[in-house]
Amino acid sequence: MEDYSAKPAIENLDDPPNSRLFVVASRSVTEDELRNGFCSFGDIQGVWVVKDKQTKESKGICYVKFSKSSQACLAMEEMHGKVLVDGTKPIKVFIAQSRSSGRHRDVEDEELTRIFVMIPKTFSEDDLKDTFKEYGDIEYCVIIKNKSTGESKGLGYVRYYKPSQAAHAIENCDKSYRAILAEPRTKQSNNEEYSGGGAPRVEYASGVAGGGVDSMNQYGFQMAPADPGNYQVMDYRSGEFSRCLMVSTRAALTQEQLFALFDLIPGMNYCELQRDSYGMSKGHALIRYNNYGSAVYAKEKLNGFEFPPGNRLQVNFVDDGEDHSSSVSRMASQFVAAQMFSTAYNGPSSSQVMKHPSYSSAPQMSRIQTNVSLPSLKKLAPPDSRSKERLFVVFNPAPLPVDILEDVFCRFGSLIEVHLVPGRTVGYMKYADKKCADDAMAALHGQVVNGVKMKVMLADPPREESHKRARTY
DNA sequence: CGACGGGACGC
DNA sequence: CGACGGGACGC
Repeated sequence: MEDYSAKPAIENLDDPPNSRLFVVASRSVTEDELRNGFCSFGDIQGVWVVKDKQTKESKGICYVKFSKSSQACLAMEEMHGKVLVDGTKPIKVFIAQSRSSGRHRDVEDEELTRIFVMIPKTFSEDDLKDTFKEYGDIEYCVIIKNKSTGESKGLGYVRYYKPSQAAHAIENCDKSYRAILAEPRTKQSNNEEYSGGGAPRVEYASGVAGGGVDSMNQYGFQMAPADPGNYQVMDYRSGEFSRCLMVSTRAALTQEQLFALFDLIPGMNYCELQRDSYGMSKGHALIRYNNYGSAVYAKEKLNGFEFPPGNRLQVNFVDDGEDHSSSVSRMASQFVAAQMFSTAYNGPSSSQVMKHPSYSSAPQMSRIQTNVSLPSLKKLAPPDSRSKERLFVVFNPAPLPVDILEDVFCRFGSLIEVHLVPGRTVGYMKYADKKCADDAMAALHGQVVNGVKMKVMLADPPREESHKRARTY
């Protein structure tokens, strides 16, 4: 572009792919005006107005290069049809064709809104949607299945409404999904499946990112982001609360797992899995706290919580045979709930202990529950550090959330990143320093954290990068 | 005792 | 309709 000092090779003009805009504007529009009009959408790497070789007059076509495809797409979505300079014609904005592809058709939204991903075979289309909705409004999700058996092939398509959303997903989703733009279907089929096929997409959906607000939508005990409104919604005057909770679970959970989970809230003094006469779990457990606020809070946080992932716990109050409608107990429960909530809400995002300075009778609540004596928190090594050692970790029964794992595994120093294998119960811990990895392994192998047992081993070296297809986004 | 990769839609 | 310039690091 116009920055000669960093002149990109021709083949880099579209690196990353779809990060360059083709703009049709009035011949009077200057590069500065373009830069001004587009700079709010991202990092502009270059602006170029194409001019006639001889006369040096603008031909009314321009290129704007962004550093990311999502920025270019957003700029396109927002600026197409806008008047850039008063009194000039509205501009047209498209993703530029890559310079090597000798095409002469506009790049259509159809080609920019559907991504192709690799997913665990256990994923349902709803799982797929849940995973990718954080990047934008999804029109539909499809999983490729064996036509006779109906079993998933571990591949899926996600159609977004906007190119910027698909780009956002490709840029930000976990690398293991290997998200790329889907090649358009070979023929334009005439059927009306998904209502996307034939008709050109004219207008984008109006809503902002699909606001499915499940505060518990990913497994992991998410303390921080809970919606403050939840607390006002709770009706403390109804008398519909107590210190006792009944947990119902369809999946077989051990008493230890339930204990670890509900003991995250301070004040638990009883946890018993109900068994039948053969000692088999009946799928119910009784929990009791020593105060109303903890029980209220536990129900609020853990009802609907998925543990293990895919198994929603149901948590309800059960009668503890006490009169808790008095103003004293009401105030007490409100007080504790508010205390705990504000601590959780304002508290350190990845720290080990939550202190309750003005409520001394509450034990300290840790989001990490383990017998291991953990060193203090350490900083993560920069993401671009060279990995010197990788640990392979097997979780039982289910993987711990990434933020918890970071919290635990960082404490031995030089942790670069935590990587969970989607759909499996295993993960990798990348360390920049071999000794740190060895220390972590020695301290954590065979240990239990938040009710999850871990095997911590040295990872086999990754298989050599073979003939990998270039990503086409 | 678990493992990273890989890849395409009934025309 | 509306598709691809100008000019040089440092061996």
